[in-house]
Amino acid sequence: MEDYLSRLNDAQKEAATNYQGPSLVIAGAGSGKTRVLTYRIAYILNQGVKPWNVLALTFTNKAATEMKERIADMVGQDKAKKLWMGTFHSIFSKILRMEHQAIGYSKNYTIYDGVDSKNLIRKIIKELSLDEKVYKPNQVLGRISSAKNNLITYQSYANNNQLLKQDEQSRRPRIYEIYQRYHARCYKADAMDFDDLLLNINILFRDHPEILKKYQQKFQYILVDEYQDTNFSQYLIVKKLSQKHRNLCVVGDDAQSIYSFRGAKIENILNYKKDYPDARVFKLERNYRSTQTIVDAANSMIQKNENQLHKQVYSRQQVGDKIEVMASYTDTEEAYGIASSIADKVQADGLDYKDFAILYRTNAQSRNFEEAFRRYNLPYKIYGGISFYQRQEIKDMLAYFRVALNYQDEEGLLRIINFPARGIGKTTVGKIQQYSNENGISLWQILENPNGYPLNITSAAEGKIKRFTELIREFSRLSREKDAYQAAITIAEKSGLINEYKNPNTIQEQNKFENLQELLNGIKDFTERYEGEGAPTLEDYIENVSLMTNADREDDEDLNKVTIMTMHSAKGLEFKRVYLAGMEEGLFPSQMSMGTDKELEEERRLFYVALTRAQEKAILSYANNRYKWGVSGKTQPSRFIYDIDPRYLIFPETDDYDEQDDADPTAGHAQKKSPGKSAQSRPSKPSPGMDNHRNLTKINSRPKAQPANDSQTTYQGELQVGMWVHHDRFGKGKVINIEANPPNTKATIFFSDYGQKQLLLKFAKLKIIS
DNA sequence: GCACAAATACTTTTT
DNA sequence: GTATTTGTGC
Repeated sequence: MEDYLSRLNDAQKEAATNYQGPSLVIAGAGSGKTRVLTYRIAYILNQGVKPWNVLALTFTNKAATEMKERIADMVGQDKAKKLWMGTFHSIFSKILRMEHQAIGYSKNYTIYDGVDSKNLIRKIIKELSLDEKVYKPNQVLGRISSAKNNLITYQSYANNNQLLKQDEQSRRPRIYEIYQRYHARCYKADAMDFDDLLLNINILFRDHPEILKKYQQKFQYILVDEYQDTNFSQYLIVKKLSQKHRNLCVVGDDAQSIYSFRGAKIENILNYKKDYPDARVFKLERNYRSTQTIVDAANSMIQKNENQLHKQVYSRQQVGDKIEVMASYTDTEEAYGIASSIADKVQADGLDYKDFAILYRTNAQSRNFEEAFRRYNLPYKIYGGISFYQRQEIKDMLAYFRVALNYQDEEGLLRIINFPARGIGKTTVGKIQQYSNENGISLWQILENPNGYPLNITSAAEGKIKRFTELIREFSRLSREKDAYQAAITIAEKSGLINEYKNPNTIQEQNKFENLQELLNGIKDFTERYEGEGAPTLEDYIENVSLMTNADREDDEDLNKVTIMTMHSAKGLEFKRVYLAGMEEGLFPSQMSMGTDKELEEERRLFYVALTRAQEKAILSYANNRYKWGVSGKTQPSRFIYDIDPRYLIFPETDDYDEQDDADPTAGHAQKKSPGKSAQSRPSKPSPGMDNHRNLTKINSRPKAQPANDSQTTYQGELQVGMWVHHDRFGKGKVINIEANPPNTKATIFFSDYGQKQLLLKFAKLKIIS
């Protein structure tokens, strides 16, 4: 039992075994943080502490699951299962369901995700007849979210002069009103958003000391992972809960705090000692992941940040290769260059595809890589983008489940009331909604008895509403009587949702059908996995899935694939070779973060996180030209490249660099790279800005296929009437039907993709727009 | 009420 | 360049 401790170094062992009282574990990148946490928990359990008296909070579900598995290996499945381990959101939503009566929600309250919240905000902005361009839903929501994360309720917002003044200055004085309405609507819908989960726990503990006391007594040992990413709301929950036993262990790395845009307060970790002057501090400074070069380079760069706790991370691994700087002429070439470089290295260095990762700042950059990897036929997996659970068809399906469990869930209800179409159109829904808002009666209440209210809707509509409510009530019955899978599959069929996509006309529809199948399979797995503990219901499934993200979805395919993802989602992962793409000013650091030093420091920490993902070798890549909003623009290499001590870097050969160039002294030689160099072993590509017309070939008939994707391209100039095939720079063909040829006009051409593997054929019509 | 066409907003990261 | 929302005609 004790022998696992021998697998820890001295610092790790100290941190794992000194389990009493407040502790702060500063864990540098790759220093075995997770290992310490799991061993510490195992150690606590081995002291005879009951697993249900231990609360361990993580940042992602994935981290929690992984840790649970590792602990199960050490102390056994039975004990591990009974630990209170999970994300803040999942643990506290569970507690809120148990204590629901104290805060006036039902046990089955709905959790609104970001999309639901945004839809509701947009609706409220419209109802108040405010300008959506001034009151941007995203920004308004961000404002409300950050208020909630700082425990400012809608009541206190209206009394907070500072906030009101800020809103006044940004000419959005009515945000407090939106907040107030948003809260009212959520409450009426028996729904909480992500931030509410934490806010309401704080309210619960504030207003019900006896409940707080219960949990204070229960959670004798509290551990928090990624403490640098906690917000004020989370900070306070943890502080209150740990007050009695004071066994609070927080683990984190201030240098890896990258979520302040979401309300994370790096101060929480920086100031931990102020709250607990007697806290023991453990520093894990030995990096087991990366070569000395990578660790030293990362240190040399992060030193430019002023705000940090002192620590010296070091590596005893090999010195390793220097970090390569790679320049490409365009963003497309960058993607092809990286793809072919990976293909080469797999051959030359005997590596697997899964040893490689490409990390970038924004999801929008993924497109180029997707194309390059598909073209070269290399295995890859792109993470992020639109979450599986946020896809329209999945949200629709989940909305049926949600409403079956909670009739008051307005966002869910509005999603499905007329989808699949059942003749309850906008006008009817509009009337009901208006009446509901004006009289404080819930949508469902009206739907149940439409002729009990002066709604002025047709009797045909009434009949359809009646059928709809009966359908939902049946689903509700199902959800109570059947297990999750049985209920789900019946709902999928009876709602008509599956049928909607059963005979797909387009690739999108087919994808939707497949996604729904995948969802149902997931529910099947879920149902079978927990069968032993009493058949899980739809309620259990929804609770589980509401807090899921893409990263938590397990993919069954064998994963020998190149990982392509944002730097944010790469946190906690490691790869032998890491390519950081788009190292350009304005992209990374992001344009929006270059305003203040504080923001810039966070970007630099993100760079630190990204760089320290590499075990053997890192490559920093930038392009001299990049498309942005459809136009190619000149770029400058990122300042972050020059934050690294140059002795750890190799710049590309500068065979064609112009000595007289003095445009940017900081840029050095790096940007004067010939375009061909990084592109050796791959098909040559035409230069950018190529004349589109040259790629056009006249044809005589339209191809026989059904359109799948639509896209747009803008052409300038004169084209002859008739049909043309446009070949893009990669040889893909698009068929264009030119119906008019006005001289010197700009025209938008709408393409329809014909989804075929190699040759994409597109059909298009020309529309004159000027 | 629906299908198609036109306009416009979007690109920071996400529990 | 694209996705999404809004507008229009049947």
